[in-house]
Amino acid sequence: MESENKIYRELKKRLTTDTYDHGQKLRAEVLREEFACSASTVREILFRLASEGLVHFQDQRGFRVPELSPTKLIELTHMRILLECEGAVLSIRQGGVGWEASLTAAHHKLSHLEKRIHAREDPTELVDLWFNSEKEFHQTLISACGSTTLKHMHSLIYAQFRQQVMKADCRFDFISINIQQHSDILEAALAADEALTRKRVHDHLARHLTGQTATLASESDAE
Amino acid sequence: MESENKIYRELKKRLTTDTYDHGQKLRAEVLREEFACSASTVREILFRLASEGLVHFQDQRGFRVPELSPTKLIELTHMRILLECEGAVLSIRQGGVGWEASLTAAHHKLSHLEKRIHAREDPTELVDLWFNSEKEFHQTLISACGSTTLKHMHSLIYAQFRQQVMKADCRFDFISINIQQHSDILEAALAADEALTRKRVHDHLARHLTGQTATLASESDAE
DNA sequence: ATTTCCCAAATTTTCGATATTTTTATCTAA
DNA sequence: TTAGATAAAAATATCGAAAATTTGGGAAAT
Repeated sequence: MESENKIYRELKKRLTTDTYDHGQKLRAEVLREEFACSASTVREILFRLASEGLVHFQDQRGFRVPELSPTKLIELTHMRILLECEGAVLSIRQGGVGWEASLTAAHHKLSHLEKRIHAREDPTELVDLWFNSEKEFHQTLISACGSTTLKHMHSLIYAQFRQQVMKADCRFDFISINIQQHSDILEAALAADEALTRKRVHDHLARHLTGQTATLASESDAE
Repeated sequence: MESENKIYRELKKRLTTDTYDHGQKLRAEVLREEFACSASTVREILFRLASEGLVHFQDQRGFRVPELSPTKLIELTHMRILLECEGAVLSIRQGGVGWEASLTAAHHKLSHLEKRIHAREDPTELVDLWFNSEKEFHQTLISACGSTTLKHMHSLIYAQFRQQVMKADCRFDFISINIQQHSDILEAALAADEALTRKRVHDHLARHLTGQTATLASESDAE
C-alpha cells in the first residue's frame, strides 16, 4: 500500500512533466508490468488521477492523457489567477515574518535556477528541478492564506495547468521574462501591496490567456 | 459502467442529504449487498468520492463520512464566495437574455418551494426538493461564466459545503432570511450590478463564516 | 468500389478468493 | 484491578481470472 502512493506520485509526475504525449493511451496492463503490481491497482490509481483531471477516462474505453486544449488552458489560467491572488493577499495579511522568509527562500532557489537555465545552451537536465522550484514558489506564495481548501484547489488547478503547458515550458522560451516576473511578485508581496501583488500575479500568468500558447512542434500521435 | 454511475449518484446524494451521520463508517461489504455488486466496485466508487472530499479515506482503515468541522465549513464558505462571485459577475457580463431567463426560472421554482416550506409545520417531505432547487439556483447563477473548470470547482465545493450543513439545513431555521436573500441576489444580478451582486452573494453565505453554525443536536456515532 | 454485417481479437470491467493488516477479546502477571 | 501481551476475529488490500464490451478486419451484398 505504501507502494501505491509511490506509483501514484510517479505517474502524477510523469503526467505533468513531459513524459507522455497528449492523447496517449494509458493501458493498465502495460503499466502493471512496469510497476510490478496488478492491473486493478493501476486502475485504482488512474481513477484517482482522473478525478483530479490529470487523466481522461471514458467508459469502456479506458484511460488517456488529456488532449491539449487552448480553451482548457485559458480556464485553468483564470482559476490560477483567482486562487493565487486570493491566497497571496490573505498570506500578506496573515503570514508574518515566517511567511516572508519562506517566500524569499523559495524565490531565491527559483531565481538561482532560472539564471542557470538562462545561461545554458541545453537546459534539459534542469527541467525537473525547475518544475519543482516554480511549483514551490507559487505554493509558498499562498501558503499562509489559512485555508487548506484553497491550497488544495490550487494544487489541483496547478497540476492540470502544468500538464497543459509542460511541452511548451520545456523550451524555456520565456525564461528571462519569468525571472523578472517572479522577482516582481516577490517585491510586491514583501511590500504588502495587495493591489500590486494581484496585478503582478495576473501579469505573470496573462501570457496563457490568449489561447495561442499551444502552437507546438510536431505532435506525435503514438498509440 | 451504467450501474456504477447509478450507485455513484445514489451515494453522493446520500452523502449530501442527511442520510448518514458524520463520522459513520462506510463498509464496502455492507454497501456491496445493498447495491448488489462486488466489494471492488463499491471500493472504486468510494475512492472517487474520496478524491472529491465527500468521504474520508484512511489507509488500511477504510472509508468514513467526514466529520463535522467548523473550520472546514468556513473554508468552504470562503471558496463558495470566491467562486460564486466570480462566476456570477462573468455571467452578468456574458450571459445575455437566455441566462437571465433561466436564473429567473430557477429562482421562481426555489422561491415557490421555500414559501411552501415556510408555511409548513413539518417540511420533511420537501427537503429533497429544496436541496435540488437551491443547488440549481446557485449553479444557474454562475452557469454563463463561460468556464467549465470554474463550474466544476464550484460543484466540488458546493457538495462538500452541503455535506457540512446538511443536518442543520434540514431544520430550515433560516428559511425566511433565505427567501429574502435569494430574491436580493436575483434582483442585483438582473440589474447587472456587479458590486451589489458580490455583496449579496457574500451576505447570503456570511452566516457560515462565524464557525458557530455547527451547534447541532445529538450526534449519534453509529458504527 | 462502397457499404453492411458478422466474427475474432483485444481491451476493459467485474468478481470472488487469498494475503495482509487492524481491531477486538482473552488471559496472565504485576 | 490494571496493564501488557497474545490469540482470535474482522476488515481491508491485492491479485488473477472470468465475463462483458469494444475494436478491427474480412466476406457478402448492393
